[in-house]
Amino acid sequence: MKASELYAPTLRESPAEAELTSHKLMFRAGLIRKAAGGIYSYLPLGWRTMKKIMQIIREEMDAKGGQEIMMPITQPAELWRESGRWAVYGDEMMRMKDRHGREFCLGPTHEEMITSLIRNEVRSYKQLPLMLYQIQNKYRDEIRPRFGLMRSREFVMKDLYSFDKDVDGMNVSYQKMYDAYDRIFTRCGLKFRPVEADNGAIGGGHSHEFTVLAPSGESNIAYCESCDYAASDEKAELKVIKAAPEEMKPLEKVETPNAHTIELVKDFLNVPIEKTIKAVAFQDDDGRLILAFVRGDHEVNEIKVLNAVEGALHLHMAEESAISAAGGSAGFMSPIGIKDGTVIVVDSTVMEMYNAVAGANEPDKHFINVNPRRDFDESKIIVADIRLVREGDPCPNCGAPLKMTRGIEVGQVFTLGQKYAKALGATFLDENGKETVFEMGCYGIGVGRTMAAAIEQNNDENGIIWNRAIAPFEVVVVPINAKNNDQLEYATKLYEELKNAGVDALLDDRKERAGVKFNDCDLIGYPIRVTVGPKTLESGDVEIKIRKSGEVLTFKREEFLEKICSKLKEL
RNA sequence: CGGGGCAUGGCUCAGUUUGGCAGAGCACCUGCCUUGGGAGCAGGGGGUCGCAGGUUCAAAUCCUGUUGCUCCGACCA
Repeated sequence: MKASELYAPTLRESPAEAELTSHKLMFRAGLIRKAAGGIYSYLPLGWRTMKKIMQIIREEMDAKGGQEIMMPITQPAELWRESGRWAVYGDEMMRMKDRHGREFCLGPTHEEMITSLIRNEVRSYKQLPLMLYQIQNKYRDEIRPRFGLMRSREFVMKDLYSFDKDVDGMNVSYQKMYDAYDRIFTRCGLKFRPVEADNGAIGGGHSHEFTVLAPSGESNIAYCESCDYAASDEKAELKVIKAAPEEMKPLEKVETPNAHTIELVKDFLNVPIEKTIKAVAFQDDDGRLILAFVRGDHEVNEIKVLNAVEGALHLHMAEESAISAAGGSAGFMSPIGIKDGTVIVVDSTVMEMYNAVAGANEPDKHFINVNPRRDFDESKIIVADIRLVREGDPCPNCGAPLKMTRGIEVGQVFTLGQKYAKALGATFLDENGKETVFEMGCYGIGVGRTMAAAIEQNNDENGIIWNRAIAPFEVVVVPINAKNNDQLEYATKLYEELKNAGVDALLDDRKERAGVKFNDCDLIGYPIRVTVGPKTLESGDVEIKIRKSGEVLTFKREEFLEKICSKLKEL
């Protein structure tokens, strides 16, 4: 490919709306262009990288027995009604109607589609296990698309679905995918970590998110340096902290004027924050009031609360009116004396506190000497781990202090169990001729997000630094002055030798000044640049520059091919 | 959804307060010159100032409405 014919519009400046480094660089290097909020076109360079990532994914999926298929983007509403998700998915689903008024959506995911695809075809355990995957556009009407390809509304995703005859089989499939993901992201040159994740409303089974470590990432990860534990903050388990036992003093109600925050309460009563109990009020979609209690210095993990409460699908902050209707008072709540019918979730650590301070369910009053074991009616409360992890909390595995970091979730593997197969009536006959529901798993990778994450992790002030495996081109050959025929000829020769050796090379034959070309090369981030100028022409040597390290190397003409190829392997 | 901000040539923005010829830099085209890190000179093309109404002799500028984008918060791959 000649750069003079390549459509790669680079920019000196980036549009005002791009804030993330990767977004700016993708824009400036001519990888993508925006069509609408969260919707992008991929230009040749960007698409080349996308294709390379997809190829790596394909190879690893196929190696594990995956078979590629293609399913429709447009999906009929009936399918989603069958699984119950037409209503559940909410505003995030892009919906539309055809001319007859029939309802469709643009697929946000394909569990329903694939389950319906196989349910009438796969009839016997002999056809299992089965792993089918596709790489395709998906649609989610994000509340707030941002960061370019990181959080977009239309995005390319690989998703594989596994079908097994039993849980053991499903776990084998899960492990295969886990291993494949490990290989995929390693091959892409990413620094990542598989972290234990919450599998949300789907429940049961296990789930890991493959997270690229980057400070700009949107997810918080707790990890342990002494063992290999890593979990998203939503998931990270926490052990009960037992306070030193004390003699239980009598419960007492005291005046705490205007002390509606924990800070004010602890100062007013002059108690350590570890001896206070904090309340956070939620409501679910049915309007049920859900009160969550944690120790004053802890934060509530909303996901854990959601998982602890049976039947709740979403939580939002409670309305003031709902709190007073339950006999509570915002800022002064406790499980003691709240009306029945209120869902009360108490963090396990709270149950181990002695003589603590909690709200008295009336304005400007708190209880002191609250002893949850004695004062809470345990038949009416849910006790669970509902606190949010923070740096320094003990690792649930080995007890060492946990570290926190941020990451970009590029893939997720999880077991679905029978949820969708059951809802859609997908069954087969097992060895005993018994009708059995499939055990499923699903495994996604955000392709565009992976590209963005790679850039986010590998760049400098001059531009992108691609890993060789996913670079749009591996090597660029630059004649400094393309109007000089000797240089152009020499460069073309080197370029052709590289091509013939199977190297993905680009010839920058543009009639631009050297500075312009060099800056473009750095911005786009080709791993190796071969520079052809008067110096090399005279010496007959070949000069290369490594993008990542900036080092300039000179090779003898006859050994340059071999040297470049071995250099490439290191990149 | 709540709260801010923005919308002027391909990009970054000035001009709006106080109404009076639509501007700059970069990019683009032509020519000269130049070619080891975004050169220089000369000439040139391109904008119904987001859209729709209104006020006015006159609107990018003032008023009303509307759409899009964007940032912060509550949500998610």
